[in-house]
Amino acid sequence: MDVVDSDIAQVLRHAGYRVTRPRMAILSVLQENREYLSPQEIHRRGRERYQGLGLVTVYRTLQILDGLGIARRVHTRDRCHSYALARGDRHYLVCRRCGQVLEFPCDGLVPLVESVRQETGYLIEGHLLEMTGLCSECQSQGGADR
Amino acid sequence: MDVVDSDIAQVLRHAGYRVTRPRMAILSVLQENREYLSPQEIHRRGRERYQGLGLVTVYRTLQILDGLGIARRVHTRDRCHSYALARGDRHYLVCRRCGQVLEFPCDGLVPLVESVRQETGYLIEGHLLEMTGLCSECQSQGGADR
DNA sequence: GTGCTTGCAAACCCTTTGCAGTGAA
DNA sequence: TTCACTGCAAAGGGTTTGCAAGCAC
Repeated sequence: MDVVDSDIAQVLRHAGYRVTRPRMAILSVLQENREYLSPQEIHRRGRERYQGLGLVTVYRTLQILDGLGIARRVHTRDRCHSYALARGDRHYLVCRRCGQVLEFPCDGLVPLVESVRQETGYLIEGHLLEMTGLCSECQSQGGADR
Repeated sequence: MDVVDSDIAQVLRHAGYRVTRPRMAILSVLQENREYLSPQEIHRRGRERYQGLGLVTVYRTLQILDGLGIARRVHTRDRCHSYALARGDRHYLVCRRCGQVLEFPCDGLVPLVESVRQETGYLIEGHLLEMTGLCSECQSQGGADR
C-alpha cells in the first residue's frame, strides 16, 4: 500500500469507516487512472486487483468517497455518472478523447463570482468549472472520442 | 404561438425537423419555466398543453433540442438529466431551492481559459461553468432544497 | 401521398435495496 | 466478539427501442 493509499485510509478511518480490501481496490483503480471512469469500468478494473469485488460495493464506496471529497463525479455531455479521484480543488479539465481528468488552481474565478453576485443578487455557495478539449497527446494523434 | 416559439420553429424547420404539436408543447413548457426540469416533469407539464403527449416523445425531443443548442442539460449534484432552455451562452446559475436557472455573460473567463491552455497544453474546446446558491428571493425565505 | 413523428408496450440497463454471511477493529 | 461491510439476487426506475398508426409538409 503506497503513501497516498495510507493517507486516504486515514481519512476513511477518521470518518468512522473501515478500511477494507474492496475499498482499497477501488481506490487503487482511481489512483492509477487519471481519467474519469464509470462505476462499471471501476468494477471491471477493480476485479483485476480483487477478484471478489461486487458492483454494488463499487456504488456504495463511490458514494462514501464522494461524500468525503476523496473522489468526485465528473459530468460530461453523455456521461453523468463517472468518477475520478479529487485532486485538490473544484475545477477540472477533461480530455474528450482519452478521458484524462486534470485539476487546476483557479484563483481567477474569485472576481467573477463576486461580479455575478453583485449583478444577480444570488448568494453563491459553490461552483463547477469544467473545461473540455484535447490533451496535448491526443491533439497529435487524432481519432474518435471515447 | 408567440414570437420566440416561431423563432425556434424556424430553427427546427431549417434543420430538417418537422414542427409538431408535441414539440411545441415541450418548447412552451421550457419557455415558461425559468428553471431546470426533469423529462418527467416536462412530460407532466406538457400534458397540460397537449393531452396526448408521450414521455418517449419528450426524451426524443429533448435530444433534438440539445443537439440544436436550443435546450441544454443542467448538471446538479443529484440530478444529471434535467433540462432548461438555452438562453444565450454556456454559463449558468442554479438556485438550489427553487431550481431557477439564470444564464450570465462571462467574458471574465477568457483570460482564465488562456492561462489554463498555456499551463496544460490542452486544446480547450468548451467549458461548463455552473454556479449554485440561493437566488435573492429564496435567501429571504429559508426552507429546504428541492 | 410520403415518410418523419408519435405513443404504446416492452426491452434494457443502471442503480438501489434486502438479507445473511464475512471480516476489520 | 461485535457490527460495519460485502456480495448476491431481486426490485426499482429511468431511458431507449420496435412498430404500426398519425400527421406535417
